[in-house]
Amino acid sequence: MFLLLERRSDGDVDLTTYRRPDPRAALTAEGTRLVRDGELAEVVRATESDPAAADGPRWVWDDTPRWYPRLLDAGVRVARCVDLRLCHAVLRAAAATAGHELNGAPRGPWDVPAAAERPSDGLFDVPPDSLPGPAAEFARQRSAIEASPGRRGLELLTAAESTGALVAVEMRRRGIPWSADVHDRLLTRALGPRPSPGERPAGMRADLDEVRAALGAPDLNPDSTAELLRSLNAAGIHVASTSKHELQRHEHPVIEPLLRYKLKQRLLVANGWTWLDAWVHDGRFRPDYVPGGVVTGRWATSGGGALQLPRAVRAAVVADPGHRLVVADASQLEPRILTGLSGDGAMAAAGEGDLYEGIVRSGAVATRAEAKLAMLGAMYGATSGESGRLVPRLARQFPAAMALVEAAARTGEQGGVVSTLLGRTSPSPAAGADELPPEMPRETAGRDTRAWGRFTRNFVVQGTAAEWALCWMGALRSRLHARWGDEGDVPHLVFFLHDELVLHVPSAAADEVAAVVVEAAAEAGRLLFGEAPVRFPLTVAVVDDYSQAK
DNA sequence: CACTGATGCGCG
DNA sequence: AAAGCGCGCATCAGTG
Repeated sequence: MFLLLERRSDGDVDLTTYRRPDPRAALTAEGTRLVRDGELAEVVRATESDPAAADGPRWVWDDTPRWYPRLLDAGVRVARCVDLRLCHAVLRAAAATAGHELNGAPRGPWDVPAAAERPSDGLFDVPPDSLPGPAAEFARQRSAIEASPGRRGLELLTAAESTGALVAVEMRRRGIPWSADVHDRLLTRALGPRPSPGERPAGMRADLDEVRAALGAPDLNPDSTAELLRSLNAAGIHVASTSKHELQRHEHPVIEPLLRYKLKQRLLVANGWTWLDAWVHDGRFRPDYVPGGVVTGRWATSGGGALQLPRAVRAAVVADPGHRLVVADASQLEPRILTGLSGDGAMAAAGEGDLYEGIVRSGAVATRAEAKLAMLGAMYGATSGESGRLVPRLARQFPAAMALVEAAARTGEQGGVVSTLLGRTSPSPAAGADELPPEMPRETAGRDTRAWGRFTRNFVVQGTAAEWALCWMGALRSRLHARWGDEGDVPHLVFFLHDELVLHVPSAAADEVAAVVVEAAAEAGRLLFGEAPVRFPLTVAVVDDYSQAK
């Protein structure tokens, strides 16, 4: 059963019910009823808990952040939804919808970013307007999916993507438990006490003085790359850039204090007191998650840099008293995804335990470090250096896996598109600039075909890994709900980082939660690869703070 | 003064 | 010191 919500201009809501009269029949709209805005949450709650609705309702709406926060405010959790905006993006680009009107449709009102929360008033307030014609859009999407030869994948992908949208809203509302005290102590230990505005922290001044003295440049501002580069070269240190790697190659009294300074400056600027003031309130860090924000299907975040939390500050992620963090990380996810995609039996065998050790045992390379480097090189398209040198050795031992990424690369080089297991399709290099990820070389269609080949090569693996992660998270979410419900102090997700999940749980439940997380990973593997011989082991840690994991 | 691109570095 | 993918953010420098 699908229940479509459409906001009317008077602020109330039209609720349309869709069912299949019998399992083989087309989905049909059974009728629309008016729900007063003030009664919506109660209607949703009643429907969600109606035992007669055996299959469980799937709420269809234009854009999850426009609906779900207010439902949660009213204490109403939703099990499943269809986020039409996210699904539109997937289906419009999918190769498997070729021939359907949605496929490659001109950009329109559905090709927009998710509604942004307005920071000023309520934390979760969003604009009341809605995207135009959700019922017609829903009909288009259903017909695109049901007519597709890739139907099973697209059904799963759109469901997983939509569940991700629910999780993103739920995680933001829960927030990551964050101890401002621990963070402040950590900054103070590294940089000295918090300075007054406009001042450099005391713990950076000695480094700065040393740098200036060693370069004979008493007024140098090392934060200016141009200025620093001039000073370094004037001091006889011939570098083309001021990056850490290039600096490390030189012997000079300035190098050590300069690297120290840069490290501290980075911490100060990216995750210092200003960040703390801006992003941590009432003991929680609430990043803006952007599901589907990356072309490959990975999530992005906007503001707060949540996906780049440096290890140096993770000790500030502290469980509340009486609680633990369950931190789970999918080990060697992308190579395992490649194993499943390619059906490479030798690689599956190598992945029975630690995959990189298994590659060493296969005889392809001598050390675990080499195995990792070779694997990354294969998935990213390395052609030179240590990594590029090792790739051919991998190819001899794992020909099927290598053939898959090579084929993806060649397709890209020739201007074609590639798709993930479930059907997310790469942008066409011939597409207009507004279709491409911002960092992609614009002139790719004509010139840098090798770079585009590396992109499509990686797209297949990274994108399918993102699908696995969404399925993992979705499976975990429903298992958590089935076991603990959503009332009161129950285990819940607080952070998602591509192949890693963090949950905040009552201490007594921690071990059981850890087991459920593992079951969910196995379920994700089955959803994507059936009974194919590929494993998705996790590293799970039950800890008091995030820095204790791994 | 506002914007844009380049740089460097954090994460997977 | 970039080779080899995907991001976000702060800062600086140059432009309009």
